[in-house]
Amino acid sequence: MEEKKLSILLVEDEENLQDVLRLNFEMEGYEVSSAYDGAAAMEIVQREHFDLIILDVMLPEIDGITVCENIKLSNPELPILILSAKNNSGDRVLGLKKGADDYLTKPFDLEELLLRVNKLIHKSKRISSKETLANEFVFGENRINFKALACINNKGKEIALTKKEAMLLKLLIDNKNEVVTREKILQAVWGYNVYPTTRTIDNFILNFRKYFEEDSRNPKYFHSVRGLGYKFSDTP
Amino acid sequence: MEEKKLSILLVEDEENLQDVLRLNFEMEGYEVSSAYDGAAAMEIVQREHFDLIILDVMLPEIDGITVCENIKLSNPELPILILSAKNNSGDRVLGLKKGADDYLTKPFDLEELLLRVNKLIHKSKRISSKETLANEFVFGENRINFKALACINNKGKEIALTKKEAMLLKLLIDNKNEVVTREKILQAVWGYNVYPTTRTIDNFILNFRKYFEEDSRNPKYFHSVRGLGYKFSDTP
DNA sequence: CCTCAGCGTACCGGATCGCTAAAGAATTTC
DNA sequence: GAAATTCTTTAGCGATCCGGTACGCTGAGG
Repeated sequence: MEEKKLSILLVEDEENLQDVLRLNFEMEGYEVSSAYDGAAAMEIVQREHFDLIILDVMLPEIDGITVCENIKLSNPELPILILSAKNNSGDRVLGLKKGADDYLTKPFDLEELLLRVNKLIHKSKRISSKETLANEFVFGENRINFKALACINNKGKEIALTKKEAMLLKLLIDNKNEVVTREKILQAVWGYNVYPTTRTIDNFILNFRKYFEEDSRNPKYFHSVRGLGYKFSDTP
Repeated sequence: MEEKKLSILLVEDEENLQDVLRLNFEMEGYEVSSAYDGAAAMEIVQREHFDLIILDVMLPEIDGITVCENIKLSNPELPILILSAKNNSGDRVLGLKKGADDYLTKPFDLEELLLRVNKLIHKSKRISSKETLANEFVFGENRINFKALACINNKGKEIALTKKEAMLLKLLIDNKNEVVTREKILQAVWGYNVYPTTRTIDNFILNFRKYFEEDSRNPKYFHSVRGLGYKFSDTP
């Protein structure tokens, strides 16, 4: 599987520092997006997925702490590292209280920043799948063999899965009984982290329902969750 | 929810600081064990389980960095926070490289230390299990599964939650027994610049009461707080 | 007694989804 | 390497279903 780059949002108004940091993170193999003020940061966070945010405290208009607080409200899992010029601990405490996951004061050692970023980003990236390792999965009258990319559906008919179909199916089954958002799907199967409106996913679901559901109008297994994504239910 | 105390190993040779820190961590509800040199630390770690280690760099015999490196070999998941008198960044970098999860230089602000400790300890705990992340929350006769956006209410009826409903519900439950202001709700659920008429929130609360309350006129769980917002009460 | 916050029903608009058809890529076959 | 086949994406449109708004009612607080 092709490696999916981890993405960082860099919120820093000083262009010089922006460039330096961007360069370094890109050399480390991260995908870097930039924002130059708080409002822009909060907006882009709503639209795109990031694995980490680096946030300067001193920003025009809205200060970094406020931005941090705001982002954490809607994305509590998203790690945030705050950069600050002030070296007073009261400020650091405030930052950490408002939800920051780490705090570094300028001037900082570049290597230290890289280390802390690596730590934060990989800590939250420890997710494993389980179920489909045994490359055969059965639900209802359907049997799916992920190794062979083949399955036998409820009518006893044999169906050959395509690569993408298999990936999506596996994703849904790995997260069975949980809603998988469209964003997650696009990230996992398509490798995007910008989300255009697209009907593509629907088409795949459509196929799954044709393959595996008795009544594709009233799905028992492949549920839509309006505004979010889809859910595979094992046990109706 | 009978929680077991989280345990900290405090490795520090200076008795004065030992006492101060021990006192503070115990007040925070942690179980504190002490070690006064590196060898003792490494030994006790083999025998007992800890949720976090606080490690002074300057130790008799074996220095803290080496101890850290050693412990991480056998317990890679165990979070370690290093304390150091030196404020040179090369030293910090070395510590982080050798596996430390955080690094603080003396003199440090006590509150900052407590905050960082809390963060570290709960970050690692959250992966295994946390209230609403462990995707099932129960109150009264109601069971809510946040990953599936589904719940079973007191009448045994199954209810599918919508996206917004789930977001608001999670917000309230995350802040259970605290008043959540309308402001906060709007920020968290509707985003920082999209404010609908405030009446909208009421409608959602209304639904929750229909779903989960026995008598929606006399709510046990979803309380209005006049002029402020709403409060979810776990224990009526 | 008046006001304002919250409750509850009803309704409407538009975002989102389902599904067909067809174009565009990718892969295989000859 | 062209043709054929299969796979994936895009386009489009009707149907659906939130969820936001309107409006009247109730009741607490002053």
